[in-house]
Amino acid sequence: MLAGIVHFHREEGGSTLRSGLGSPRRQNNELGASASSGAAMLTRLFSDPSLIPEVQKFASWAEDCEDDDEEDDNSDKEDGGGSSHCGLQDSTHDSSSVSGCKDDGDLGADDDDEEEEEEEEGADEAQGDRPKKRGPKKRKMTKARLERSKVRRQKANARERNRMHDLNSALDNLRKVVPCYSKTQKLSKIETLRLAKNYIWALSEILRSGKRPDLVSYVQTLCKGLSQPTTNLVAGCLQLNSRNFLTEQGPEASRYHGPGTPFMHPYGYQRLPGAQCQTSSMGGAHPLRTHPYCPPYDSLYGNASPEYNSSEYEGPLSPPLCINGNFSLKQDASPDHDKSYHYSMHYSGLGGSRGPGHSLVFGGSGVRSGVHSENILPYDMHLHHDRAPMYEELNAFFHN
DNA sequence: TAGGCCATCTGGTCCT
DNA sequence: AGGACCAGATGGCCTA
Repeated sequence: MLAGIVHFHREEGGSTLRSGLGSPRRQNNELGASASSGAAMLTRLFSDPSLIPEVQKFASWAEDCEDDDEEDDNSDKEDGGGSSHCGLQDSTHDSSSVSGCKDDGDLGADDDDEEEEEEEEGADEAQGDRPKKRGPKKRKMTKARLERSKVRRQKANARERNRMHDLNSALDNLRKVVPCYSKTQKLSKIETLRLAKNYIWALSEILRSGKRPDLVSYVQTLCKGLSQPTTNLVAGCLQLNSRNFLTEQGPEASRYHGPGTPFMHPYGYQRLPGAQCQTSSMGGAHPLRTHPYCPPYDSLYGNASPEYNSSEYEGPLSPPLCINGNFSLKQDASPDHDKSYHYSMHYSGLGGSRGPGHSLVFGGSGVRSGVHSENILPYDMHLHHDRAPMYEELNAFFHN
């Protein structure tokens, strides 16, 4: 019951109160004015005869929200119910709005102490028949308490803002590591999450099966559940191109990746306006050179070492695959290489070489990636293991 | 202009 | 009491 009333209050009076704030970006010092408009709305609300029953219920608890300027023996009253809301209500409603919470419907009255006192008494009488509520007696809402409550609310707002900013920062980082990233065409939050989920799933499938993904199914997996615009964007990023697909099966692949190279990613990427991590596109740029939008390893990790240290892996993520990034799954000469796979994921970008790039290592010691071809296709994978037979099989698979 | 997306405020709930 | 988290509500901005 009370919840319904409160909900009603929030939808009507409460929302209007917030609308009084205008843009949420306005400063909190407009709270006073907004509270006044909230009071006006409450006045209108409570004057509506059809709402009187609800208003009366509402007033039964709202009366505890009274400011304690008056010398009334308000402190002796028992809570009429639902008083738990009053403290917070008071934090946003000024005393005038609260004074409107009367069961006589005269809600447009000024915040007159005498009038309030009179109405308080009336409310007290109305409560006379009710059983006294148990529990701790509600404290008086003194001005000091009101002030503290307002300050608390403002601090909570600031924390909430910071929290959302952190969340958005995390989302931005996530945007950078999903296959399609454009500064000018940012994925929405929900699309970012969906694409990230699909991407993880796709990579998991690659790891699980150890096979090169089917081109179409790979794209379908990435775009599963995405909106049409996002699907178009991802498709554009991936630039499904059968020519690249076939070309990379050719001798260049082995030339660039050596005998240990299992296969290269078949999907090229098309440059988008403002897109990050543009492909070097055979331009002679080092594949690990990052695009201006793609911070190099150094800047990403604040460390010149390209080694990936899981214990230090807290900084901004580098995309294992961005719009034209590389996904390297490379063979490694490390003594540990037979224990685990080593997946190195690199950017490729415009411009010259800028260091070794970074790598992500799964399950093994971080081993520096070998030199990648400047002519590398944007999405290559190197297996840590000696899996040449499998790669041949995979290559054959893609020729099917 | 409608709809999508976003930032912000707000109150409720849970936990410390 | 206060912080974290959440969901609802709202208004602004942008785009088709």
